[in-house]
Amino acid sequence: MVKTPLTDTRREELAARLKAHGLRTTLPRLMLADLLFAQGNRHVTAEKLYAEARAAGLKVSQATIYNTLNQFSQAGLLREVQVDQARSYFDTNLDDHHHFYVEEEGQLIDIPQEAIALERLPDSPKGFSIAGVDVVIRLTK
Amino acid sequence: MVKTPLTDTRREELAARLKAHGLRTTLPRLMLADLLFAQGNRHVTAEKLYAEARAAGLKVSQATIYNTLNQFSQAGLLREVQVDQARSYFDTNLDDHHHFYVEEEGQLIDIPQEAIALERLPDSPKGFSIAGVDVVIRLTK
DNA sequence: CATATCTTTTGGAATGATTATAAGTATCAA
DNA sequence: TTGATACTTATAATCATTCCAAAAGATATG
Repeated sequence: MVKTPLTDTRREELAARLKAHGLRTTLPRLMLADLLFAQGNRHVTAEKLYAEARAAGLKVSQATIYNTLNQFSQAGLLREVQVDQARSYFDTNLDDHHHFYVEEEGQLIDIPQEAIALERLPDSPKGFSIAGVDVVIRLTK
Repeated sequence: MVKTPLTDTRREELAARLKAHGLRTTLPRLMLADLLFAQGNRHVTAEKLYAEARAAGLKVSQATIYNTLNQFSQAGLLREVQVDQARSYFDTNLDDHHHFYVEEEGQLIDIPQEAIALERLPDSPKGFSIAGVDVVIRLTK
């Protein structure tokens, strides 16, 4: 797969998006944002993104991959999904939604929120408020 | 907290339980089973169980803690819960149920299955079947 | 536009949970 | 009791991730 270079418009779109989220525009961030957000919703691990970046000819260190994923996550450009204690997954889909997870293949599949009836929730213990509700449906063959 | 020594009856109960799940009766397993199953439903990490075991005067290695937790888990005496990619949690409650998770404190709290209305589930992708449904409600103060 | 200041990036070392290894020890079935 | 097998253990190894200190880059100010 050949990587198309960033057009000026795309570059500006991405730069604006970074800025809007309080992040400086740097080349690594632009390129990684492009990889992440160019192709619709995606799920990536640090390892996968690193491989993609290098395949695309971008010379970034692993540390930058980790930093960027965490920064994007904190900034609200990505959402971290906890399905596997061995590795972290990041989701570009920021809508409220759930996941199928195929452990054998490390594959994550979105489930739209409406597809699951999750109406009645228990009261949280006193003093605590709900930070998020994660539903993961684990699949096997 | 002083650890009460195992009575003969308790020892035999636990031994029978291990045997019923295809596990040999060994001293470390008996003691760890006692710690795990003596006090109703619990959630433990390897680290916590190790600390408890040593506090109780049991001289086990960390490797044995990890082995035992994994073996118990495979044998169906424990259920592994994935809420934190940094550490593994094991739950002695084998019923179908869900969890509150307080990340700041690493605390897990059971939610009975009936407390959540989870009726409508999406069809799994062709060729896959559902291995489990995990609902984690993340809490903050 | 030049410079000072604050952010990022980077390679490499460090961390921390977990697993692998290999040798010794205990369990169990016969 | 014995032999085959399973367990335990200390230690080393692994692997994802974070930390670090230095160099490079971005932004603000004069």
